[in-house]
Amino acid sequence: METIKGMKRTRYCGEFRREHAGETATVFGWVQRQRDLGQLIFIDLRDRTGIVQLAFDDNTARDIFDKAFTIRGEYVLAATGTVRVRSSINNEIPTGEVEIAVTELRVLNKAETPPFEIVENSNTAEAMRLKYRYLDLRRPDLQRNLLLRHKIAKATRDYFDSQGFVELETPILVRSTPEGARDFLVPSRVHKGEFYALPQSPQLYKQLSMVAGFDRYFQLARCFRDEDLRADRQPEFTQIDLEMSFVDVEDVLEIGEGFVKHVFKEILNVDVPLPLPRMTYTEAMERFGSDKPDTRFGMELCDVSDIVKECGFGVFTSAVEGGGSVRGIVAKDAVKNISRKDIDKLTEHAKGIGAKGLAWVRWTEDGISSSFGKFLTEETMQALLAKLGAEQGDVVLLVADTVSKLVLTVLGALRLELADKLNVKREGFDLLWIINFPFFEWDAEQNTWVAMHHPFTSPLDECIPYLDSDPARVFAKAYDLVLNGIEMASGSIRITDPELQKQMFRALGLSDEVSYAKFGYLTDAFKYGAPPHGGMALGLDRLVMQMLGAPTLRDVVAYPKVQNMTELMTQCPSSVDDAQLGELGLSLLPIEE
RNA sequence: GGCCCGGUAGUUCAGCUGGUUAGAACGCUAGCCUGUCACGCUAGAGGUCGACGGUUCGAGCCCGUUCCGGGUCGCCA
Repeated sequence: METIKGMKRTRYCGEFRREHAGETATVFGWVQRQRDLGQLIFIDLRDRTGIVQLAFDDNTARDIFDKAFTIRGEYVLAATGTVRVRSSINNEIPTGEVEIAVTELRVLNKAETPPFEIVENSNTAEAMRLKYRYLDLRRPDLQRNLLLRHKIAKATRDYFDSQGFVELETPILVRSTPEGARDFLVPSRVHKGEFYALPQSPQLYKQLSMVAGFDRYFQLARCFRDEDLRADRQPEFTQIDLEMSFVDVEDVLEIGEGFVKHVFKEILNVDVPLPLPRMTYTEAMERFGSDKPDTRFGMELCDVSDIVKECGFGVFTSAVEGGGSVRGIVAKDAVKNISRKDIDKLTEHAKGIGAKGLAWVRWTEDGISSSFGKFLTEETMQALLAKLGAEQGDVVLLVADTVSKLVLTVLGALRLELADKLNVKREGFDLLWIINFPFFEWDAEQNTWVAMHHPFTSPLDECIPYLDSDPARVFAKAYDLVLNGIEMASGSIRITDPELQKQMFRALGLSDEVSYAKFGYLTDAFKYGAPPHGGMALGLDRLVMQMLGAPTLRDVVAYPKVQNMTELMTQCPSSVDDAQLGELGLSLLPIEE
């Protein structure tokens, strides 16, 4: 092994071009490949910018040539030499017109053969790549992803700074608030038996910062939720978190979409037309069966309750009579792609989400076949198909239930499933706001209304009279930003009226004592002059994922965790010894089987 | 916690109806090679078929359990 003493990099590997011919260059990097042609050796040297070719031939000093012969993949090299135009040009890479005729070569470190090849578009199983993440991250695709992530983070800071926002760091060790997601807990050594929690979001701190008069706050905030993972969900993630004083919904949306426009222009040179479309929650559910609709394709939901309420098919009639509805979607020109067998699969899928079943119509050249036609008159069937806008060649799926919300969500899920199956084109960036979320959600299990958001979310002004009398009629100053059918951001205007806040807690079944015990430090703060304020939080990881078109969050997070919440490289979580537990005043119960 | 998919050389995969010594490509090692750039040619090494148990004369293949990885539902106010 040799040192870099006396050597200084003149250029990164990927930067060499024809105009550099003649200069003396020093480069550092990893060996992508060594090609030994006998009297001629080439080494591709790689750093984060790309690859440059090192050349060794009969003009190379004997000892250097012999050293080049021993070089293997992923060795760490330093090389000095003269840049020259190649005698055979490689048009495949940016540096392909030149090479470095090496006059000094040092092996800064050797490397074992890596468990997989360091190449773009690796086929290697992700678990293997994650175990050796430091090798995986050498690959150009991940280097690019994380470089872009850095640029997005920088563009974020630039934008919010330009709009007068102040970045504040909020604590990572915070008070546990059992509402919402499960907390990660950290035991306290000094206060044995007590725990910190890791923040699910800096929510309360940013509101307190408004009381403190910072006026506009933002932070690239690490957040932690002890819940199961998904392709687009990690237990720790980064939020672009912001809060503004003296604002209403309009002001926050304006900043939010200004940010989106800025970052898409800066990073992708994509122009996002403003203002972004807005859709109420109610409309989104009625039309797309989702509060995060992908509006890049049609297949919208259609309410056919009126037509089938007296049709004679018990499933339909009882659903309508029970206060629910019958709705359907039409897959245009899909009979050739969707067989009876496929419908059976879709039915299973629908049942998995909670539907009792799936009614269907396939309108082929041979006529109409359906799962329920025998119960309907010809006229009713025709009226039904007309209302749906179905024609020959189409497949219709219908869902009925006494709970309309279920009908909507099931069809919303089927709509996406069908779009995948039919390869419906979904290109570009589909951005919109979903506004006016319901305030409360009926929890059937606990038989009570629960807050759909955190309890500091302000109701719409005109809904305040119904807070106690008719919770279903109360909508919130809450909004989501949706990108390509994914929830990108979520926010609200907060309550600053202490009386209204108390009313909210009561409406949620929290006594004054309980709510004060839990959130007293916030409500106390609000006694000392809380400005009207609101904000939002935008998922940085998801934003990067969408801007890159990455299939999973793991491709835009440097060191992600896998589905069982472990990290394959460091093997955490891990057990700790009894002494460490003892210091925290903890001992472990036997693990139940 | 439920459901679905996967696990065979270092890597990516093939392996027929259960039947001889489990194959290929890439990678690796060695030799040859003066313009390669996914260099080429020749030779070679490399396997507890995830693990355990069962069925069978015989299991990579069938059955059960389990571990690991992925997707999804629940969950994520």
